[in-house]
Amino acid sequence: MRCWEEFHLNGYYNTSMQKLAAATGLQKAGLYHHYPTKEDLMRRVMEFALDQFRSYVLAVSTELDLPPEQRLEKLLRRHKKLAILHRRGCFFANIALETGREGLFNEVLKTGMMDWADAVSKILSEYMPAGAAQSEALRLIMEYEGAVLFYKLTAEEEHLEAFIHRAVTNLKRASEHSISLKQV
Amino acid sequence: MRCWEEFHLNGYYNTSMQKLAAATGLQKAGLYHHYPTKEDLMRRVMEFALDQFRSYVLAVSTELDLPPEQRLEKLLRRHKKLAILHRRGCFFANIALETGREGLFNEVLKTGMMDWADAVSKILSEYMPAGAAQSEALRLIMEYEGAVLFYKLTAEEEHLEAFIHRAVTNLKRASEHSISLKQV
DNA sequence: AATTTTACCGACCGTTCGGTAGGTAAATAT
DNA sequence: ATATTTACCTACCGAACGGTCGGTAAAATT
Repeated sequence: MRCWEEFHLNGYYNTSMQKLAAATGLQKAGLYHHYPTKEDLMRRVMEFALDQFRSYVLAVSTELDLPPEQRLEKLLRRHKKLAILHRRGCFFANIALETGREGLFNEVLKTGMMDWADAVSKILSEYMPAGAAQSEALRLIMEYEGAVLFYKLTAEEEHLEAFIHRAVTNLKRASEHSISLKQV
Repeated sequence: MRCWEEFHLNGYYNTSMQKLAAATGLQKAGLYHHYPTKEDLMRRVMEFALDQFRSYVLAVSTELDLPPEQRLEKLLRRHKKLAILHRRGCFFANIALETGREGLFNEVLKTGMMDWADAVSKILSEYMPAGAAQSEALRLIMEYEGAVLFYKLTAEEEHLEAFIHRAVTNLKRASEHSISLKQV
């Protein structure tokens, strides 16, 4: 959906229905034929974004033919590709911080974040207990979101690249540790 | 400044000059007497916020009577206090993600973030080499900003509290490691 | 073939936006 | 005591906002 790109580029409040209409090739009234309000349209856009996110990024976590380290790296790298596209960062984080206090879209946003955490946790859990994998996944996502923030501020991809490297290295260390445990 | 609170609560685009005027007890034209444009006013507000941030949060890093672990914890806890006030999160991160692409205020925001990293780095450097301290400080801030994002989404302070615990624990571990090195 | 529904348009609604013009009363400078 | 500046007001501007209206042409239903 073209509306997604528009919201992603300019945020919720700084995107008018006129802009959205122009982006879709419709007139404003045409847009209102499909969606009753701007808020409602945004909700649909977010569900669309969530679907895209699931099928393009999170789906990597179930590619069981790859070893966990490579799966994690592939997943993160896909997310990075989205983030550096037009230097937009993470759609969910952007909207979350912009509309965070009123919590207009918090439910969908929470779902997206938790799905993300689950996907990463699934990968990690091959090398560590479920509980540890879950909290480590959450921690990784936090660190990643911070890295995206720095990337948006400085335009240096290095922040993202360094994060991916840290994450994968950590997982490799955990892998060695889990193997050595099994050998005992 | 009351304008700060208003921008912090509602973001840049969702805060009108009318709201700002009402918040300060002035009329809109009265505001325009002091600041030529909304963007200019925001810039002043951000400098004010930066000053506050430096003197209330970052200043903790120079309280040399406290051991590094306690200094770090005190600094982070002060930041947390700001974040949970009205559940607003981190002012700089909010504005950065909202206005990130145009980069309207990126210079000030970058300054704030880098000052922050320097303050944390200063604390860490007592237990590790300068280079390591710097990158670990950056990493900590990234993780913290992500924790704030989750806090804003879920309203669970636990995300922030867990982060502080992780950070302080890590530092203690680094401290023991540095002591054991000195003993060799 | 007649009817209904769908998708869309141009024009317009009241409101709010960022910003300005002109005036006034108090403080300050001379 | 007079002149000037400062701080602030009411009233207003054109543009843009989110959203609605009546209408139309094509598609789908009957």
